[in-house]
Amino acid sequence: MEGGGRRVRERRWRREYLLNISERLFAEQGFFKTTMSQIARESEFALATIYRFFRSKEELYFTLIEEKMELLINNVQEAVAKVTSSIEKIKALIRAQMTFFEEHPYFFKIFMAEKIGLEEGGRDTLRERITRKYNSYLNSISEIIRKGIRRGEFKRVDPKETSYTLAGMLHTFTLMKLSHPGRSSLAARANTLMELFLRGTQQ
Amino acid sequence: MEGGGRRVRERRWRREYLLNISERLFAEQGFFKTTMSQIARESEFALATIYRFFRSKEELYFTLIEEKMELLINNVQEAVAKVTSSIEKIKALIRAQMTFFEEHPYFFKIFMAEKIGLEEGGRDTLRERITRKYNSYLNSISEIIRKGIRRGEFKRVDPKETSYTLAGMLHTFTLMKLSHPGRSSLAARANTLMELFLRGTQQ
DNA sequence: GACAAAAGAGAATAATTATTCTATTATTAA
DNA sequence: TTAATAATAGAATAATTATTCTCTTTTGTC
Repeated sequence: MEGGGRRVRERRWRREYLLNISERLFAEQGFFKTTMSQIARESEFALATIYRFFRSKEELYFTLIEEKMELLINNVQEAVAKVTSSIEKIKALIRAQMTFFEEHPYFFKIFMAEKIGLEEGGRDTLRERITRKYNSYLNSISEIIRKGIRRGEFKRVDPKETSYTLAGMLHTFTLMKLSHPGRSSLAARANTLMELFLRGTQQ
Repeated sequence: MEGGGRRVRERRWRREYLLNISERLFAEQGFFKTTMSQIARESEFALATIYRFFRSKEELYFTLIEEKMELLINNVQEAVAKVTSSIEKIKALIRAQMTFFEEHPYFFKIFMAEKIGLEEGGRDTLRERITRKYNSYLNSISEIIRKGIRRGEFKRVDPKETSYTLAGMLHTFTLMKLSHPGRSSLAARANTLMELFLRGTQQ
């Protein structure tokens, strides 16, 4: 398999490169302010060449989100699968997601910008795909919590409410850390958030 | 005072009306997909008339955000001032903000869409103003928590981290409730979130 | 080396849209 | 009533930009 040699491989590289350049531009300026000519200029491809890879600006944009989101979900799921207790799973999830966003800050910005649209299910066909993916991700978090309740690790909270809230905490926490990058290590941050989530703030 | 009679009063109404129509459109379609002609059509004003009230599309948009944000902050601060203990203040804050967003769902959407830009400080002069306002709001939450720690009501958490995280929880929780509107009353929801924030999820 | 296919360039197209202009109508205050 | 002021209308402007077209260059295969 692995495709037919250099030709195909190079095409994949170029596609990848295009996606990376676009990711940065979309993150810095948003979807509408980013123009195809700009992407062409910065990537040093001709306009028409870009359209050889992606049918439209929207397809480029959503493809980019979809592929990174799959990567995120895979990373998290792998980390979660490595441990057994529900609490450990939540901890692994927090750490994996923080790591991922730290390594892909441009994607994080785009992801946050799309979040509202995602959570209420967009109209576009292209967006629907990623909405489904994101929801199944949220559901898998709910599942962990549900199981944790059955196992007596968590209080009898509402799994859906709690998983959404955890997602919100994670995003805002990451956002804060990206805009005010402090000295604290990743592990320390994950622990702080974990503490807050598990035991709250009250003395 | 109160301005010179009907003339002035009617001008205020029209301005208000324009802001309301725009708010809905911006919330439903976002800044770029919403056109000035559309706003003109739906508000039944002529294009040029809109430009008599607002210098540009951007000014219209940011004015709208700024005024509602002031209203939100006032509401919350009033509610917070009514109680004395830090825990009660946080509870009042949660309830006031939830109520506000429930009553202004269009604004909530716009606010969420702008949140990323706000939290990292935008370039535009117009946006800077609301960024400042939002940050001072976040700081006032930090203050409550800081004081609560001194009074022994809260653990010795990082006030800034914790206030940001609380803001994140609140937003996501509200977002979820707006897209999956359940039966639960506002008070019940505020309590759920409060419980989570104060005592966490661990059994 | 020669032919077919893909890649590359950037000009041309076509549509959209924020903003301004010009003229018309209503309202106020004297 | 009447001059002055503000409100309205929608056509004209001017710029932007996604997408397509046409042509040239490169590449792979024989």
